[in-house]
Amino acid sequence: MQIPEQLKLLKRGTVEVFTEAELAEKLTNAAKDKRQLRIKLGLDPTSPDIHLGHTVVLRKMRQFQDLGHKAVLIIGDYTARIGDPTGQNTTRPMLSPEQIDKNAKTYFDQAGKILDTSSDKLEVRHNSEWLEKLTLMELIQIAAKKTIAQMLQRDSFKLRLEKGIDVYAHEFIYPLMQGYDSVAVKSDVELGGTDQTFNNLVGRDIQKAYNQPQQVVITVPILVGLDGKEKMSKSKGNYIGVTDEPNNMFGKVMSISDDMMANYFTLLTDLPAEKIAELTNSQKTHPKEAKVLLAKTIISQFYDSGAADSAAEQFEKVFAQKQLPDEMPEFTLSVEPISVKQLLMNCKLVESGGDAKRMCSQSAVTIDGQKVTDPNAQITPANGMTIQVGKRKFAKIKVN
RNA sequence: GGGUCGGUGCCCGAGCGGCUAAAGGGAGCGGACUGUAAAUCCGCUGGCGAAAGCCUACGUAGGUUCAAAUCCUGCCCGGCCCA
Repeated sequence: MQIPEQLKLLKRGTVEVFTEAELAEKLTNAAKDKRQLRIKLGLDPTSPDIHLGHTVVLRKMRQFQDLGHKAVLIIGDYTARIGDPTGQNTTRPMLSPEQIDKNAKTYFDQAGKILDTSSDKLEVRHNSEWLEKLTLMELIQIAAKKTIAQMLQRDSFKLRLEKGIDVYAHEFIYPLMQGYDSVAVKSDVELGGTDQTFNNLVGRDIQKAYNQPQQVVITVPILVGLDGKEKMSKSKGNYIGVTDEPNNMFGKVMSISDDMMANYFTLLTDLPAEKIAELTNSQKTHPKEAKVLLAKTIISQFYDSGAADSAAEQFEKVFAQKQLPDEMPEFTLSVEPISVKQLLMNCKLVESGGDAKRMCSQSAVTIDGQKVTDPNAQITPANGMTIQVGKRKFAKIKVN
């Protein structure tokens, strides 16, 4: 692929490239010298699971790999002990090294669904490797490269300061360490979400201070979560995990609002821009149809097209035709008569007795096709009895 | 270090001795309408209990009172101002 084409591909779906000219130069020189560029991506191992939000940047990384370059993933095992100030929750629990290792492992298993994991394309490093060895004097020297005024340019600091939310002194060290990571792995390009722009640019400054060529910084958008408002994140519960079941994934995608589709298509699929424009024009494509395609495309990336198709079928069956799904969680009970409330609790369809009462009173409970409104009514469990609570909670009974 | 203001349910936020499981909003859940979209409307949103009722909850530990989220004291945490 020619350099201009490569540039076009790499720019797709990004927010900014600092700078494009430098990227072009690096790509050109790498091709000339038959050298791989080292593409850095720092990952925070505080949570073991990755979701679609993480995949945006991972997909960008994959593009670089496909062009022959090397992905350098840095497990922020050392920085994880500090806590990234990006999050609204400033205090993250400090994890034990064992926990971090464990998280890192599942994390990479999952990232492997997107990345090329062959050894000439992927290098995995822990930043404790070099950060642990830093002396206080070295840290002071690194810190001397930035002024407080420069630090305060960072939105996250500025905003919190204005709102009177805590900014801890140690948080200033985070960007410095992350910047030093770039020096340690000699990165040519660093990828990250827009929330990492500041940190990644600091990497350029630190590299310069160490007389290293400066990395190109490429930022990609933060994926909006299912609520359409906030950043996709596990703690906010507005996420689609890469290990989510196909049926579940399908339902979650279908629940996003229409105006989010273009965004998801661009960031989570490889469809060309013209095609996306057509799909998201409701004059040309019915939004539901487009969304079904979106869901199938996403699921195919993590499973296969067969799984995607059957998820679509299940969805039609259960939600459009309001039939029962093929498979539902099965619970084994004895034939003793019990109250509806107890039945719902035994099948984990409600959180508490109060919840059961609420569901009944709001006519959300259906047993064998019959609406049930009295939580105290006695029911005798029978083989094959089906229970539905709300639109999406199902259970099937088995008796012993 | 001193002064001052404050810490309420998932979040924001009212309450400032009994009528307070605690206004209001957001979020969430259920229902109607639909395309599990948006918008809208209605209802619900601590636990146990068939119910009466009981228990837990307003930073934390005590105290005053028939009665405290509300008053007093110690402690912890934070904002702002002064040094």
